[in-house]
Amino acid sequence: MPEMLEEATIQQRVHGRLRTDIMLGRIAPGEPLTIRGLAEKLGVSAMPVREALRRLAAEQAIELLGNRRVRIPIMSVSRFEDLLAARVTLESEAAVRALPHATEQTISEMERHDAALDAAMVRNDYDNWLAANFAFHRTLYSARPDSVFLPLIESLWLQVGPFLRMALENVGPSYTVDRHVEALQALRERNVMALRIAIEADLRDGITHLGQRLMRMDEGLALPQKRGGHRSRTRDISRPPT
Amino acid sequence: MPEMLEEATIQQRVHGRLRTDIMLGRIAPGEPLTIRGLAEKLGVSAMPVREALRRLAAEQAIELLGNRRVRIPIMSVSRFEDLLAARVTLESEAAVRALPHATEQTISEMERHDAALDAAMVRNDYDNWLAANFAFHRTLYSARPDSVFLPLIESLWLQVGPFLRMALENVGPSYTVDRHVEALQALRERNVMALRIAIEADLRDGITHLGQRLMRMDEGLALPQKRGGHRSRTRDISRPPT
DNA sequence: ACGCCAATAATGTGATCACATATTTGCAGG
DNA sequence: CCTGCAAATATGTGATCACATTATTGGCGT
Repeated sequence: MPEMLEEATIQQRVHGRLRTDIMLGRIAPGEPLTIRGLAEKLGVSAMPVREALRRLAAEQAIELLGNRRVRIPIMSVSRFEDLLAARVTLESEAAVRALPHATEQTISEMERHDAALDAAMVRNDYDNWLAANFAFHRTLYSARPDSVFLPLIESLWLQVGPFLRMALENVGPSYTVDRHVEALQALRERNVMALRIAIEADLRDGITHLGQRLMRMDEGLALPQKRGGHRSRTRDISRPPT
Repeated sequence: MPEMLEEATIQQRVHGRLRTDIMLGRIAPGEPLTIRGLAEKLGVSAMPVREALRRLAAEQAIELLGNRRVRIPIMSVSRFEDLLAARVTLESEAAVRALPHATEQTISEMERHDAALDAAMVRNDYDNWLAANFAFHRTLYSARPDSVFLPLIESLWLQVGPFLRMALENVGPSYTVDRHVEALQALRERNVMALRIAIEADLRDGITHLGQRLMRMDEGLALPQKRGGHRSRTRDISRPPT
């Protein structure tokens, strides 16, 4: 299940590519994105990029400032708390509603993702760690067909993705207990309350400390905006190595 | 607060226009929407319509079938239940989180919307009834700044809008107790639990019977798909009067 | 008359161009 | 060496065109 290549339309490919890039935090917050720049980088025309960006904006993944810039939204503490609250609210409900539809196949697929997650963790491979984590949750929520929850949840993932990546890179994952095995156990036992608790704990565990530790980082939680004196022609330092 | 005209870009105007049309159910489910058709109807070029449609698709307001058609999604019973559950989950939480930020001005504005709602109800003016109802809720949730809940909630409104309209036109509003006054009362008393209960009751009250009564309507809950023999050149009966 | 099949029309996608405007650069003045 | 202003560049928006694909129409064979 690599990148699910060979999509129908170019715009879908571009959108999918940018979408996973954002969700996995491969694009740093504040990094300037331009239509023509992305078009050249991806080797396509400007038109598909245009529509992909607009679609991503509708998904709250990017923010198109009125002036002439489009960027990944800046994370603030209050926004972070809102996102966490929305995730807990939405995902625990989605999990509970998906429980009756979870088959053995669902559970085994979740176990595979959990194994991939653990494997990525020991390698400090944040890219695959995040991907496996999202896949784990998505597999559960997708068990219920015709889900209206999933698009909303993925919108939240798009918003926390860049932040999670920065958090992982700066403080590293700090899991003590594995909530995923608790969730899997609850699934097997068809225990609604235990599942809800496990999902909520999973979301809060991996994030709360990160949030608290990150509150002490610079306010912006984004790349330097290159403001100040217009004498920044020395070099476009996209990101200081440390 | 009419249509908030005079937006900056054409695409924003088109998007806003179609968005309210859908949310208020002015566009019947299943009605075929084409880029060029809408462009001509709105007196604009095809480009803004294209982007507006793609944006609406990202908001789950419309569904672009792979073939060559774009339509308002068909409502099914399970989808309806999911939408209601998502609304209850998300909106009650958003209400509680907005409560500390609700000022006197917030409450008075909500009262104005509630009055407009009542006025529209006696006139059987479903258009303004729905608009006032959404405005009532939006005013509350917007009290908390930087809300990540509101876009998700509005996405749900876009999905239930067409259905609510059909429901209202077919069975009429069936409110017995006014949950809005209960919500306002809870707001004034800063009673978190009472507010949550009032919001949840408000959502369920106005909808559940409608849903049950509508389950007996034709499965599709949409316009006839004009399928069957290709000999439909007689007339395009957009909607039988009864 | 009905159903299948080719011909025609319509639609979405992508590309390129023009234009208004914001941003960046270049240069002078303090 | 820094600051402010004008030229130059870059960018988003919108429009138009070409093309592949799909839906619709008209006619033919049973």
